[in-house]
Amino acid sequence: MQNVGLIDSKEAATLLTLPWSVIHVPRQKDILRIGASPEYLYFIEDGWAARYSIRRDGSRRITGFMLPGDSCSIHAIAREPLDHAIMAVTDCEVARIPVDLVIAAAAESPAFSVALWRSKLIDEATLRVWLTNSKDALWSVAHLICELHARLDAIGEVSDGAFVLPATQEQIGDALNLTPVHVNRMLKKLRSAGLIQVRDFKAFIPDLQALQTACAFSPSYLHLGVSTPSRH
Amino acid sequence: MQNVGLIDSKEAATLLTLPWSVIHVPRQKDILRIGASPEYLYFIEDGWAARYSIRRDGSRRITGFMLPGDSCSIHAIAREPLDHAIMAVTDCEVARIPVDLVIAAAAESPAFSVALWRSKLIDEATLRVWLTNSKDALWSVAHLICELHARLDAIGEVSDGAFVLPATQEQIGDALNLTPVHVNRMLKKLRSAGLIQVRDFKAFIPDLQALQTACAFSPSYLHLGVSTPSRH
DNA sequence: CGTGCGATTGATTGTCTTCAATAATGGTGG
DNA sequence: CCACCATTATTGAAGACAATCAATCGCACG
Repeated sequence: MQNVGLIDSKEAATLLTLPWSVIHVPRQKDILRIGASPEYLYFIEDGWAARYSIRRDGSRRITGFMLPGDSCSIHAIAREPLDHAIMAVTDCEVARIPVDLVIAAAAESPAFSVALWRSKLIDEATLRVWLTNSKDALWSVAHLICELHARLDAIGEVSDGAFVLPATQEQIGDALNLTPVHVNRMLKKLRSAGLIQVRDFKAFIPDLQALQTACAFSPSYLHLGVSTPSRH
Repeated sequence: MQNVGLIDSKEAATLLTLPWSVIHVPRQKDILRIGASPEYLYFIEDGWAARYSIRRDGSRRITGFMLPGDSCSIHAIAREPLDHAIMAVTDCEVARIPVDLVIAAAAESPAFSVALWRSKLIDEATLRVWLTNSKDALWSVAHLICELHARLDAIGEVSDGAFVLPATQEQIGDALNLTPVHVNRMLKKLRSAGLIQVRDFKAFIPDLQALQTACAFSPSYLHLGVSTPSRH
């Protein structure tokens, strides 16, 4: 397990001492179904995943993306069935740790317990930001790209402002409550403005500062800590 | 402290053994400001409060309502500064418990710790439902009324389908990302449809089943457990 | 008795959706 | 190897929904 998404590496080390196994989930398949009561804590090792709910009319709302190092099912600690599903956006390698062991580790180490809390608070803060941002289509697209850029940068997957963006425009729309048609137009507009170039599932941000200013993005809610510099 | 919003009364009892004090916050004033690092866990004793963020353009987004028994600042357990503010929708009585004592109680009692987790998961599930519901103005207004009804019913504040709804139409709009004008029109429409009557800060639902079906409301995400029957 | 807040209604504008058609791409089976 | 198909992206035209602008009303309060 390379990356555990917990800020303090000391707490991450606790996780690494627990036994884990890896499963493979193909693109578009569910990692966890709604209503599941997972016995494991899941971590995305490689690939992208997304939380989503299905509306009565059949449409889908993505409520969060999960990138390598993110955990899916911390809620399992409370032993509640999942109220939403989690799908693989790309082919995924998913590590899993028996939840009992995580609970035991949390009981033993207050610092580890706080790290789990902090992880949940980041999820929650992100949901609030998504709610707050859902006003203007153009800038919410830009803001999402900024968020993904910041998170990918923190795990070293950004190179000179460029990164792989495996989500389809339809999935971006599902995340932002926009039609794929409108996402396409907004991306076109952002490209014309020289802020973001997206093509063939690759994104490039020529001027990060300009983009972040334009869409009022501030990465503080992600609590990424000191990230590895993006250039490599 | 009458009501602590934790499902299992045994865990609630743990809280009740901790020393607490009560502060008064007048309507429209902040209970907690953005960036605050509260030393206390706050509980709404009486009144309504709301979490909110301010956008760059000055507009406000309400990301959740807090009713009597709800806790404001569980996140304080992770000792992170608040990323959003909390305001009093009505005059509020707010109880507070030193956060150190809560942390100590959680360390001692795994069941209490799980109860805190569950509380956070409900907040998170609610945020996801708000995101998912933000598609159709009419039904999102109806859904919000249903949510508030269900939560108020669980604390015995609903009588024969009627309850006090102290939020202004502007605040409802801020919660749903709608203008107050449009909220007004949607409420008018719901009234015409015989689903909800709102007037003078009082709401009445003539046929709960019909309303819940119409807006696809299912209270499960609130984890209210066995509620007190509404008739009294 | 004015003042301010909240609710209500009308008219107009604009954003986003819907419907539709085409193009580009990659994978599959014959 | 290539024809076929599914998926994704792209663009145009029309329509729907919600925002904006603006005015009035009712009411509580000083």
